[in-house]
Amino acid sequence: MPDAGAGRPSRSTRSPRVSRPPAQERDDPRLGPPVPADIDLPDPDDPPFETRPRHSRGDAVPTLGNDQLARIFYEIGDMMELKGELPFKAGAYRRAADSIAHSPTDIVRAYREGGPPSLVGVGRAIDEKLAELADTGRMRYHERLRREVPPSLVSLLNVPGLGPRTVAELWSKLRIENLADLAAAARDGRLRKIRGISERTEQRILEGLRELEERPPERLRLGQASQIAERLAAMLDAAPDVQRTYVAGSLRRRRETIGDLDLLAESADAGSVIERFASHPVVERVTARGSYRATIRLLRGPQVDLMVMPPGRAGTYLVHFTGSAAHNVRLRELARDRGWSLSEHGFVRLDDEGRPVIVGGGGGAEPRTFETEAEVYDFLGLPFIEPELREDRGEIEAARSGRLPDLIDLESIRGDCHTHSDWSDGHVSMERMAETGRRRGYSYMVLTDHSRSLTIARGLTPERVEEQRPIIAALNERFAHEEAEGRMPKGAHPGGFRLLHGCELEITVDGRLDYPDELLARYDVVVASLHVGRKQPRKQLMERYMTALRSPHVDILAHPSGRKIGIREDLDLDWETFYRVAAETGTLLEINGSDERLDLDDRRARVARDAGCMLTIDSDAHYLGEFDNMAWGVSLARRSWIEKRDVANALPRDEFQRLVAEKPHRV
DNA sequence: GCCGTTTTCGGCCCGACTGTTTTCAGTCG
Repeated sequence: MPDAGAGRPSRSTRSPRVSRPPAQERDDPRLGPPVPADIDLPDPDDPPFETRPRHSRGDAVPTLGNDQLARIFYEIGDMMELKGELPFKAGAYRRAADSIAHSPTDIVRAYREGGPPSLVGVGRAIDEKLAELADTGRMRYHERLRREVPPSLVSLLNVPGLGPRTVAELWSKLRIENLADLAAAARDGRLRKIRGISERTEQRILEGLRELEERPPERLRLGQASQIAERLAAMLDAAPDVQRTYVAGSLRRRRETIGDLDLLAESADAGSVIERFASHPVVERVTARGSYRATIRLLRGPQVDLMVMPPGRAGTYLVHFTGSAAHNVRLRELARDRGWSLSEHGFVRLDDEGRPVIVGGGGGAEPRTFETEAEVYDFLGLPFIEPELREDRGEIEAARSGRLPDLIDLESIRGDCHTHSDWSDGHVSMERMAETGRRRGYSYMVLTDHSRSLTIARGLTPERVEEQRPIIAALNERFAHEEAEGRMPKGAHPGGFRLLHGCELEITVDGRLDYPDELLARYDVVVASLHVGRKQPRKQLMERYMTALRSPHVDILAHPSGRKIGIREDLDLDWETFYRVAAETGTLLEINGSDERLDLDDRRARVARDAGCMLTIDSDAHYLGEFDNMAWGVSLARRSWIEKRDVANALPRDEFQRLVAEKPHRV
């Protein structure tokens, strides 16, 4: 490439633009804040590392999970930026961290076994650092950085409005190392000594600190986020000058938790839409406000970004505000390869020097716009990519090579395999539960009240289980009768509906199944799960799960990780073994659609499927409203690249029952 | 630091908004 040329705007003189997602925006919310106070790092004064051959690793070397590895690399990215290193280097560490966080393989284990996975964004330098972490549980480079840059400095990046440049400045000029220092300096009026910080900015920093303390960034569950977004969208839609409102962002991608909401409104009068939005009584604070976009904070609610777009050109806007940052970067690179610059406003033609081609005398480049997203992807030479896939986890490559998955959808679900009635801890009678499932168009539903030992959920004694049978039989008789007479309720499946008798079988603390085999054998479907003794060591937990997986009577293993989002951590399991045995025995693994569980999560569901497991997607409904959980479960499955053929309850009733009946022959 | 149907060097995505500034840097999404 020849000299860049005099007239060309040199890229190197432009301000560095490396995205630094705040911790709560990073792809895995469980990664937590960037200050890993809880990472068990050795004292820097420790004796130098021993280097031992890979195979001789003992238990003394801590085993780091992918999440912990990723946290280390995110922190390196932050620290490098604070040190003022080349922005692209910091970006490279973050990209590697993203790759690590989403890798389906246990990276440390793979390194120790001598077969490190090939990860996008991991080249020689980072590969060596991963090897060192796998071998020794430590990384000298990271430890050196932590000596050079106080780790607490990273926490300052969480203060709204403070970025790496300012934080570095505060550190070098005022020796501010942590939030307490910052607060003290702001109160004393010392911050305004820094160039670019006025008294007003100082006040804003104090406000930011107060807010951080009083209301730490909280992520919403899907159900909560969805409700708020729909209400706001309806409010916007009600205005005559708004043609249509779209919900975009991570909610449209159906991430498991949502940080802020992104709304798009189609209107020819952006000014008045923004004006109404920003002055609405539900708005606590307007963070930013322009001629056609605004960022506000809702009263007791999340941050909301609204963008108003001209009618008839939603395509690039929707693409821009739906894809993850990484997905969008890939699309813009693709566009650039084809001689176009892509932004939310559309495509702008680039000349040979990479400058936008100015068309007409207006002085601006008129972008090429599209009405739909499909046209945008088509313009880039790609088939339509479903929102749930837009995370840069291989979907671009799959799209280019025509290997995008044919994702499962809600309409394909034929039955719900995990529901509760008021016989145990549900709140609705068996009849109403069944009737609701029937009217939703299912052809079957499994009633799975809890087993006896789970007394907190009013688990059923074998006697109570027997009492359920005639009630279920009578219901099915009525359904059959009505079907024969053609008296089906609105929405019912034309092939008829049956309530199947199941249970949610507790795997007890001492590793037994909660009912005797003779009783289990009489159920249509047995769903096993574990609610107690969650803190047991991995070996014991695995033994309990193995008992269930190898039982000829257990058909489905429910919410395998046992997590509750933001409340309870995952069980400590050997997942590889778990998937292998589930696949061998033909035990179905559940994607639990409750938005506080979403378990298996999107990474695990994909790995499980790839390991040969068949899945179910269930609502775990305890109330009528919770039948809607099925939609969350399905979107999780879609994020996991799951297809219809991977999902047992997308099978017609007879095939599903045949599949379940095969289990005893496989163990 | 990574990466390559513009390969081993020279690039690396795009724009809005804010604040303090007289033309732009920093932050954010």
